[in-house]
Amino acid sequence: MNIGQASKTTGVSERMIRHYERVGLMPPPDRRDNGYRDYSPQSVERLRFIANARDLGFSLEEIATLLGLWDDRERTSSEVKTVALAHAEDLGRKAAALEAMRCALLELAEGCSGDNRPDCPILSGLAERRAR
Amino acid sequence: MNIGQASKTTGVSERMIRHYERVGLMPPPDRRDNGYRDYSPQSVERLRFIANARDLGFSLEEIATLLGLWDDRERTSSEVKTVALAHAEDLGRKAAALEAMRCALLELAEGCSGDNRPDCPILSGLAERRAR
DNA sequence: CTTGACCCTGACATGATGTCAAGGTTGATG
DNA sequence: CATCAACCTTGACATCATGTCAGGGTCAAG
Repeated sequence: MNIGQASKTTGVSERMIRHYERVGLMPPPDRRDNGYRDYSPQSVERLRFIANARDLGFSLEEIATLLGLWDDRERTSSEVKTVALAHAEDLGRKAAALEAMRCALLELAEGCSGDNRPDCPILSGLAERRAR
Repeated sequence: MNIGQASKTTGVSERMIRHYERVGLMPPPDRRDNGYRDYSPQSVERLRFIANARDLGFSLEEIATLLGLWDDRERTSSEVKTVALAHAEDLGRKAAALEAMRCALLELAEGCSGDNRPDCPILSGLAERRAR
């Protein structure tokens, strides 16, 4: 299967397929006589694995770890679960941080009349010294 | 005030102070005879404005808009509020996306025994084709 | 043989930030 | 005065995941 087809069936751009190969997430595929990459069904499955993990917000580095565990028949499920739960916590922390920003911003905006006058507590709030 | 002092009092790294100058968020400061940057209290206030806006997750581009409104005595508070609320919505969308990832991941992890055996629904789940 | 749809590599860009290198300045101490 | 530490300067490279473009090769259908 050519790279274009692999891209279509996995939803991973050709650019990123080549990138995953360069950084070692994907093994170098077979090449046809003309130099074109030729992907096996196993490679396509691996691409799908990567795509799914990306959709769950794993970094390429974390995905490398997951792929290592996937390839390792001696792995224990607890190793995998540890990685997954650590990432879930990370996601939770990040979501909470965004939510906190949103609340702080809405609080600032609450006092703003939003009319034609120039007075604006949002701007003056931003200009104030604030505890970091 | 030298850049080091400005950095300490605002919490903005020297690197970023220079960067904000380069991209036009900060006006070029006065220079002493030796070439050192010399910051006025107004400049320091502007730096603090930027720092606070960054803490609320505004991009430098959005901050440029906010600074433009800050500088403009003819602005209406509704212009400011529009920018702020749009950003708040953006924050909400991003937080929700992270939260959705977290839930999906926890759902996957739920079926994982987390013991010494190699069977792991997390890995097999990641390998499956999934609706994008 | 031409055209369009593929494929190849390599390079540059994004955004916000860190870090390092190589050098000038200043103030204090020996 | 020499030196040393603590400043300051600019410029360049690195990060992370991804897009895009340039310049070229390949292939199949008309």
